[in-house]
Amino acid sequence: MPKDDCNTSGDRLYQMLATLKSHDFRITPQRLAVLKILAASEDHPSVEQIYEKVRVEFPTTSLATIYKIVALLKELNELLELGFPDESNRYDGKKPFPHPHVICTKCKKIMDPELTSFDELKEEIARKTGFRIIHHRLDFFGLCRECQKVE
Amino acid sequence: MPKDDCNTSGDRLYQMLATLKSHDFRITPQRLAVLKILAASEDHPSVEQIYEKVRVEFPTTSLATIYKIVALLKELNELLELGFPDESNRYDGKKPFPHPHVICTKCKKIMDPELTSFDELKEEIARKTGFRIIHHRLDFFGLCRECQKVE
DNA sequence: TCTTAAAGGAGAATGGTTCTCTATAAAGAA
DNA sequence: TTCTTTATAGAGAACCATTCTCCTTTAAGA
Ligand SMILES: [Mn+2]
Ligand SMILES: [Mn+2]
Ligand SMILES: [Zn+2]
Ligand SMILES: [Zn+2]
Repeated sequence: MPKDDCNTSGDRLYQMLATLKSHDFRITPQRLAVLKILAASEDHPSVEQIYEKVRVEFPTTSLATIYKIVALLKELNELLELGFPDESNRYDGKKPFPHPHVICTKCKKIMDPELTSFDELKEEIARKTGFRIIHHRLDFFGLCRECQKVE
Repeated sequence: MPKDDCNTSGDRLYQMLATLKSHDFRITPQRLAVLKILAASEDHPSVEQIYEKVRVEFPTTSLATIYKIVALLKELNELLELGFPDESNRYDGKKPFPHPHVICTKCKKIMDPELTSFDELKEEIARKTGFRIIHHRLDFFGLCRECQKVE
């Protein structure tokens, strides 16, 4: 199975928990809540959005705690961060490795497109620049189907 | 001539001046200095770097002025902005349209690679997602040749 | 020159993120 | 189950690249 196939959210939750445990990090209610949200999110939520969802179950949770958990998961390579200079960062807990994104500039939706012709591009880059490529970032900005309808 | 061929810095300076004039923006010494720097820059300078260069000739220049000029050129599509969430934005005045970049994570050098297999990728995206793609951002992060040598 | 609105200079404000410090509680030991 | 240790949570201050505000200066046409 290719690694970018959509796993069930249960698989991802289990994987993230296993990684935390194997590094002797404690499983706190706040961490578990964030993990569940990330493992189940079809969109690419922001820290603020994760925060609001966690507060439904744990109203006293601090925003700093969410930031800390997100930083930890990022460090453990269990979370992909999409940083944006003008707005909040967005996170992908289902596919924690670099992959292309399609971003609607109007409704801010972020999707994972299926692409076949990307691998040869990566090879061409390494060959022509002499760089040792560590990771990449590929974003297409535009209007999603829904936002094209509204004038 | 394809639009991404490297023009001389004189061509770019003339083009940027023409755009400013055609929109009735005034040609001030500060604007001219920034334009010259952008038209001549082989790297992708930050606002701070542009600021330092301008201050050699005009020591009283304000940082806010550089930000304003950069914003204006961006608005006129004469400057490409590469925003980064953790560090300063970088600018390309020679190729003011979206194009791939190769970024050294150690020395922060940013280069323009030559790529042939990128056009089919763009077509595949539009076809498969239904998005109307307006622009894109493609960055490869890694170590440049020089930074690979140092351990 | 003269006029006037655009542009520059200086510093405050912004806001997402990070840091700091104290209180709390997870997890292993007894 | 209770105890102990120390990682983690909570709260708010600090950070800092960028933007904004307000006043002064000046480019450019008359
Ligand atoms: Mn994704
Ligand atoms: Mn470039
Ligand atoms: Zn949309
Ligand atoms: Zn380098």
